[in-house]
Amino acid sequence: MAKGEETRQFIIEKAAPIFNTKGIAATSMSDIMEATKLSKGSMYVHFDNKEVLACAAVDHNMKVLGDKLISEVSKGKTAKEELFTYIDFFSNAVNPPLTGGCPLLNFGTEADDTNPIVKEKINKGCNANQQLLANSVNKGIANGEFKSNWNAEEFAVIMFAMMEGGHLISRMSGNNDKMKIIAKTLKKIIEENSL
Amino acid sequence: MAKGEETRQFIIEKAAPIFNTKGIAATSMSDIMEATKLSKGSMYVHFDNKEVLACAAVDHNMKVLGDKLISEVSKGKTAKEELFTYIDFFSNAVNPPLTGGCPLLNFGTEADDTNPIVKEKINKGCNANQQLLANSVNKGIANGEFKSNWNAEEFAVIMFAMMEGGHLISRMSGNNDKMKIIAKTLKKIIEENSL
DNA sequence: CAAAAAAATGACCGATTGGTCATAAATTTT
DNA sequence: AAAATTTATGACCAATCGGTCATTTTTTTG
Repeated sequence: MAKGEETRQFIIEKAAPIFNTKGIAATSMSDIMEATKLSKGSMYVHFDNKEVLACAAVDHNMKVLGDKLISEVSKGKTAKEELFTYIDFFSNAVNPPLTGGCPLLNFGTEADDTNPIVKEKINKGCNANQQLLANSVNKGIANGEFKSNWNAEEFAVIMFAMMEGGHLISRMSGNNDKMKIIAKTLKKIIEENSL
Repeated sequence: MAKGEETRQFIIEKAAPIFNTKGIAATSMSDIMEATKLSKGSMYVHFDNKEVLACAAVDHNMKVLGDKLISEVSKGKTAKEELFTYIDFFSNAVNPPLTGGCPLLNFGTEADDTNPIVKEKINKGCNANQQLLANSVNKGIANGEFKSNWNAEEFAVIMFAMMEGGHLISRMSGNNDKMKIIAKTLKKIIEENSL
């Protein structure tokens, strides 16, 4: 079943950025048909309904972004480099690494009170991000880079929150000025906890 | 024109929480008709189209929340109390002061790449919040509560970002655990800058 | 290279969308 | 109280929505 899975992936890849920019509710199957140049019937061969396609698109957006992120972060030789890379990776909210901006923010706020399945996907995504950050901090503590009394989990929470909040601010204003302040502040905190 | 303006306000009040929970795209005029028990024609007497109603609802949500917030914050006798009240006001994201959660987050992420008018409204709202916080800090600096070298504008950015990010995290997880960490961290920062 | 299975097509479906408008009811104005 | 104006009604509209399905085309299997 090579062909089938191939077009299924093709549809997801074309649909993902549309869902991430327009939102699930505002994206129509016709939008996906236009983007893929496929017929309506063909879409429904691979997806039972719009909701299933939307979920696949949410997953895809998170995976693409997550893979990119981890690929960058893992280049860091030190824990400090890892954290700095995370910050830099998301520092350009006006031209974000993923078309449409942060999927956690986009789908999270939409799913919120209406779509528990997507909501839980985003919740997992938030936790994964925080875990990634906490791991870097703990790694740095273990190898003597960071102060041993630094609370990794708490820092992960505030850093993730600040980045997401900064993302919102910068996308609304259309410039990265405020995001730069956030990046600077976070890097300062990291420095202060370095040995 | 008493009657006309009365029902116009009535429609906005009923529509506002629906738009804030479901989003603009996912809210239909039928939803508003059901909530107001008014006929379709009547809606269009007071609003040219759905977009105008949605904008009015966005404005209303921001105003209601802003008024509540300022009402609470202004009770504070000291600058520190003002900042603490701001934190407490938004600390329960699971049961937020406004039905549907933070309108800046909700409408901001939806409007983002699709609705420049709403986007600018939200941008103004973000700036107003940061200004409110910066004013409290500057007030505290002026009256000797806070260290004079504390950067009010920068703190306002990171505090606002953290609160919004925390709001997202808590709403996704369904509990306020992470928000409590954020509240605690912010209060600690404020304490550290107190004299 | 057939036969079987899977994938692609596009016309078609009922439901719902945002929006209009003639008419009627209610309110203001005179 | 009569006239003029505003507000409310609900049937109606074209367009679009998500989704189905018989048919054809393509791919896979034997």
